[in-house]
Amino acid sequence: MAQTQWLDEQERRAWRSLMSMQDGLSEFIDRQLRNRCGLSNADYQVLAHLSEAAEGRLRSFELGKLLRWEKSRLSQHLGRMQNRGLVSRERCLTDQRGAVVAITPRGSDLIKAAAPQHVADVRDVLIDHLTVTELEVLGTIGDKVRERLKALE
Amino acid sequence: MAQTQWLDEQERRAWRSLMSMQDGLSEFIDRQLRNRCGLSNADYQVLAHLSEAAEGRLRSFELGKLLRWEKSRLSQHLGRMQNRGLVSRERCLTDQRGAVVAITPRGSDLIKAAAPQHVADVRDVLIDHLTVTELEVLGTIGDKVRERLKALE
DNA sequence: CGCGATTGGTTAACATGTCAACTAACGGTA
DNA sequence: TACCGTTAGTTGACATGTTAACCAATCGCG
Repeated sequence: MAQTQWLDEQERRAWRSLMSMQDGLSEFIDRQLRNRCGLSNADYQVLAHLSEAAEGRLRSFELGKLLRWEKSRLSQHLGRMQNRGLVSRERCLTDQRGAVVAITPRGSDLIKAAAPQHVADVRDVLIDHLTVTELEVLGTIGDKVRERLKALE
Repeated sequence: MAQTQWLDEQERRAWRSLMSMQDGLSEFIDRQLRNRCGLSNADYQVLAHLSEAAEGRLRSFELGKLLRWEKSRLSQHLGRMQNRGLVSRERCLTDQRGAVVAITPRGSDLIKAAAPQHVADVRDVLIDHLTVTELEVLGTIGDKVRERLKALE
């Protein structure tokens, strides 16, 4: 068995940078959304996908694929969002197992109010500080990682 | 009030890339650690910091600062790790409020076994696919974000 | 058709994270 | 020294995420 190939200084810096950026960014984004709009980042993602879908409705499992969430997580989260009046659920007409999730007017209002703030935060904490090259590299790195993870599934 | 400055195509791609990379990487790393070593990523971070500290021991609040964890999260997590025999806690001699956390032999063995695997995973899913330029850019971006977040605190 | 495997979704039990309230000890200052 | 604000750490109540088991409907195929 080969000896461990430890990370050199630059590699360690890149990895640590990514990890701490991850923590910091998600914490910041989530907090801003919560404080200003009463939405968690998870809520926001759900509403964002729904509001982009035709007629603001999606089959549960479609939504799950878009979010890459476990089905039980989705089910529980939608239950809570339904209780808060952000989404509604109906039985699917063409597949008796299925559910259709729809964004409510209240959910729609909320995300319309939240979106501009959210984008401003994303700019403020990341996008506006990066050069065009850095944006490009970030996109490339993401593609590579996604590809690799897909291959490992 | 200025109109919302929405993200252009490249900006959106960078942001989405980062977010999905974030999800995918943490999920992957956490799962590998759990399956192969019985450690969560959180456990790993705690043990890593402890094993790098002098004599494998740290004041609780020092550890908390290194991890950037809420104090209650740290307290609860250390309680669980102590129950599993990975760390031990003693009262601090010089400050009667304080606790000193120490890594146990069992914890030490575990992280020594986990580390090479962990590094191999980090290489496999990220580092080994990046060019030197990309590594460098990742480090730079992390620095910028950390700096910005610090300013916002 | 009929039956086993797959799929969509819910639920219960548990692991983990957050917030707020609390205890206890430290430290500066009148 | 006596007091008050700060700091270290724990706890309880609650929000969220994971796993495994489950039900019911659909699909694939002999």
